[in-house]
Amino acid sequence: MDQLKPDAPTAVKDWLPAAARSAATDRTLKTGDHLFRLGGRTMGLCEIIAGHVRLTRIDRAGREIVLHVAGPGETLAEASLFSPQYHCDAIASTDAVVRIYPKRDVLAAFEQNPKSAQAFAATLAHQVMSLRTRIEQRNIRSARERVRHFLMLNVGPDRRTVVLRGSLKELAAEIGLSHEALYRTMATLERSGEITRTAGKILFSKRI
Amino acid sequence: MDQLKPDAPTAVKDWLPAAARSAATDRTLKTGDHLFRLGGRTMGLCEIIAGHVRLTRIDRAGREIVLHVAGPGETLAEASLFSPQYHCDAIASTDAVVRIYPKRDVLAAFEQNPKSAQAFAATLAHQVMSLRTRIEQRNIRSARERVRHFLMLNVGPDRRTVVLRGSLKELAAEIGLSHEALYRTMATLERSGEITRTAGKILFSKRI
DNA sequence: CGGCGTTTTGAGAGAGCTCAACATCGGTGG
DNA sequence: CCACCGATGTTGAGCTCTCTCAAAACGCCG
Repeated sequence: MDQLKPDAPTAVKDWLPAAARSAATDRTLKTGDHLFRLGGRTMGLCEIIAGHVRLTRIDRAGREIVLHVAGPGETLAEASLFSPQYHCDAIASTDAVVRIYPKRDVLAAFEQNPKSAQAFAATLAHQVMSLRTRIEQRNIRSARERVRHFLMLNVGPDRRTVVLRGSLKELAAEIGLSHEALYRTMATLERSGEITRTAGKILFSKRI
Repeated sequence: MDQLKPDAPTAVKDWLPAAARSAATDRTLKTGDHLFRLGGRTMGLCEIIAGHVRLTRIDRAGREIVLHVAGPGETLAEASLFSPQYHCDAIASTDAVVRIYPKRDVLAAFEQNPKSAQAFAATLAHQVMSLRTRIEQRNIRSARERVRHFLMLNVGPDRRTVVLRGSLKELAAEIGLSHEALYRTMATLERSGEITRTAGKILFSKRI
């Protein structure tokens, strides 16, 4: 999902001491299963290993409000580490595997190893930066400008190449466009000579 | 700005030990002044005391991309605590006063006091949650549904009342609508009997 | 009273969404 | 080997919705 900050240290193994990592347990979910429920006792830090899990709340009318959809590599409900109860539901949107690092062990790691607490904070700070970037991206109405904005934020060190992860359809969802609009915009940019497309990559005609 | 998690412990004084707080210095900015620049050496944690400061990047075409606008009580560029250089520009959008807690003192507080590091992480975790919620909100195209989504996420404990901070115009910017569209949508919701409006408050006709 | 910003309402146009049809590609099974 | 199927990719056409520009009512403060 998060393609905006490839340099951000978001992987759990990058900051959580081995002692806490070894205490983790994996849990397998089928589509529609609850990982946890509103009001339930918080378990710890959840890392998605496979599949997708959504965070939701249910209003009185019975409608589901989606707060977030997390995919592989992402952590879920980081704030629950500091709260005794969950503030929303977590439901598997697909079959999924989730790794749970018990709260006790994670917090103990923070106590004993200030560096790990700092690393966790640094990870979150990067996430905040990345999320803000994405919110601003959504303020751009024009599909062309939004795609340009995305591409420019994701060029590689050569300042010309953007490596795409996953399908264009997934990218469309990530940047908040219908897939048709994205296809059309890509085609327009290519026709105008601004970019060229090869399998899984996009190349700017000029360095940006 | 951030109205989604009113219960979040965001105030600096709530988590930063007095020792680090006493090391702070205030800085006064006039509209258009730079608080810091891309590539500049990071100073520390910035808290907005008054006015507004925006974080921006400049693309190769010379256009300014706004990442975030921070107002009184908010902190700025938290990630810069863990980086030697700034990754964007900070410019005063209005006359402003900013309190700067030197990086050295803040990090020392984290080392000596694991609780404060945890509290900082908790603050950031809340921000992450709040920002993700806002991103999901932006996925809703319909103005009516987007406003409903916002209102339902912000009802008070009585499940009926939403207390507004600031003007409707500011709210429009926060949820990504033109102010005209927001006014119209509010008027429609009120005419349909779904809500009633009083000064600074919105009341749902039924509990949600 | 005279600005200034917010709140409202109106009208028009543009842009993306939706529905729809079709192409393409990889995998599956007869 | 080929027919079939599902998912991704692509293009077309119409329509709805919000944005934008405009203008006016309202409230606040010097």
